[in-house]
Amino acid sequence: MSVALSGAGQRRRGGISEATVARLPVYLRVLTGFAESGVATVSSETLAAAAGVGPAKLRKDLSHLGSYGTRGVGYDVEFLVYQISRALGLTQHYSVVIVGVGNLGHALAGYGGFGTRGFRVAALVDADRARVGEQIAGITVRHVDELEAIIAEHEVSIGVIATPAGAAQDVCDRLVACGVTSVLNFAPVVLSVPDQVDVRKVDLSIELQILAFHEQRKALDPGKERSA
Amino acid sequence: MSVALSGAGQRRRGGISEATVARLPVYLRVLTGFAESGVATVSSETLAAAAGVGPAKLRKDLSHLGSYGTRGVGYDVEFLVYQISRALGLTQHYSVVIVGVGNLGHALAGYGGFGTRGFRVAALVDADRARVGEQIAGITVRHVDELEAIIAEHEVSIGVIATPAGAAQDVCDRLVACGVTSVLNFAPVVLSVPDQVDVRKVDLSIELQILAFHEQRKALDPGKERSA
DNA sequence: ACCGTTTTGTGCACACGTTCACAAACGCGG
DNA sequence: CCGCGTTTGTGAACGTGTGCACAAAACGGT
Ligand SMILES: NC(=O)c1ccc[n+]([C@@H]2O[C@H](COP(=O)([O-])OP(=O)(O)OC[C@H]3O[C@@H](n4cnc5c(N)ncnc54)[C@H](O)[C@@H]3O)[C@@H](O)[C@H]2O)c1
Ligand SMILES: NC(=O)c1ccc[n+]([C@@H]2O[C@H](COP(=O)([O-])OP(=O)(O)OC[C@H]3O[C@@H](n4cnc5c(N)ncnc54)[C@H](O)[C@@H]3O)[C@@H](O)[C@H]2O)c1
Repeated sequence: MSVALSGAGQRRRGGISEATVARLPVYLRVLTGFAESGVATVSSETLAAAAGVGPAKLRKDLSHLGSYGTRGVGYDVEFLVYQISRALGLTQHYSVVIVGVGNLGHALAGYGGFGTRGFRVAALVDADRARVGEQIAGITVRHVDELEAIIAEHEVSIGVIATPAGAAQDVCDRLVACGVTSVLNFAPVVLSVPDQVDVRKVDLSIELQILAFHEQRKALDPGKERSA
Repeated sequence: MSVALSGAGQRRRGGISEATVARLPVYLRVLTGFAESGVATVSSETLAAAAGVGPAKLRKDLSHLGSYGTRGVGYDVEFLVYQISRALGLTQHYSVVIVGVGNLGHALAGYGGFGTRGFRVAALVDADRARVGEQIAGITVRHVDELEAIIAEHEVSIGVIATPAGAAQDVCDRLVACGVTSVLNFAPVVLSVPDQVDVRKVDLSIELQILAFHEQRKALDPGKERSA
């Protein structure tokens, strides 16, 4: 082992690179699948193939959170699930509030994938009073005026914005003012927030445009292709 | 200009880096907003601020698609909109098929943001015969058995997968077999495709887990924070 | 107890992306 | 026509991420 010498590799405790953090959830999902199939150990090669990355990258990623895994054998599936969960902070539970219960917010509220990993939809809020009171997946829609009270009551730490673009920055400001430090934004706008707040965006339109670019490139140069 | 000398920077024509391509749609959206407000020219500083990036990065990104922009003045908004559109391949039109019209697929079908940028939802398909025939945003849901015929008929080049995870790889294989070379996947699985096919994934669960990681990090180390 | 096989963990080199800093270009006013 | 402030485009330094290749470690069979 020999942790505290030289200092090469990662910086300090918790110094996992952003690229690695983005892949850990993929490993976690694949590992959970293996665990449910009764697989006890996996090699980096098998796990990497299932996760769609190279074996070396996978090993380096995992090495950043400790030296689990046994040489000549592989990784213990259950143990690795636990370690990745811990590294990602999934041993704690997070309350989520979804703001904007339109087409998208409705789908999100009904999505089962939330609860499976320690995320609990604490509340749904909307500005449209016609929607207030509606029950979705067992949760009652409340009015956005109550946002501040709801956040305090449920200790919400993550806000999901599914309002029209015009309302997104306003909603975001209010979330931040209430102490929310993580925001997942579905509205097609660039949110501005204080440094300490993390924003991640999901933008369907951008994804399509990126695909369009490659589509065009493939059409123009129909010969030299190797990497995807 | 002097294009063909040395070879430093990008490789060949159309050699725009992946990171740049991912940002171009953001610039495009911001520029469109400026254009609608009647702004004629923007400086890199203004545009960068609105897009949430640094001015230098923005200029380098734009320089990859030509030397538009006038020193001492800035960029002509309308011209830049056209150039970015062209670089992304948005001067052509793309037909999209959405496979899986459940909660999420329903929201996607009703989403207005598709048509605004040259993407047309050519068809909705689902495996559930109870849903077939339903009208969503003027489009009739058809059965997935007709997928091959629909793709050929509409010259679909982009497939959107919004089925449960278990069906995603099957659907993807069928899309690819029909000649679809771009896939946008919402199901939480790693799709395997031939090299020439591009897959982009949108995974809500992963986004939340990344936020959870940073949330945890902020809770543990409540002092040294600078970048967001 | 030892050897051969398997697989991890990582040093190293390289490619890619970001940021800084500045010279070259442009418009304008005098 | 010239000089001055402004803003682009880009070379160069830096940081981050990726992939190779291999030594160290564990296991099992003899
Ligand atoms: N529907 C999709 O598939 C899709 C896909 C990608 C992105 N988006 C984006 O997601 C956002 C929502 O899309 P949608 O289709 O659900 O729109 P929608 O119009 O169906 O729903 C928006 C909801 O937000 C509510 N709302 C408006 N202002 C509000 C406020 N200040 N506070 C709280 N709630 C407010 C409205 O009452 C409405 O119920 C949009 O920004 C859209 O661009 C949607
Ligand atoms: N709902 C969300 O907010 C959300 C968020 C993130 C990710 N997702 C993912 O998106 C996918 C869809 O989610 P959903 O909530 O809409 O699920 P859903 O169960 O509501 O809808 C799935 C639809 O796909 C159809 N389907 C099943 N097999 C099919 C096949 N072989 N061919 C064509 N259609 C088929 C079903 O009939 C159903 O209508 C899931 O993989 C889910 O994990 C959903």
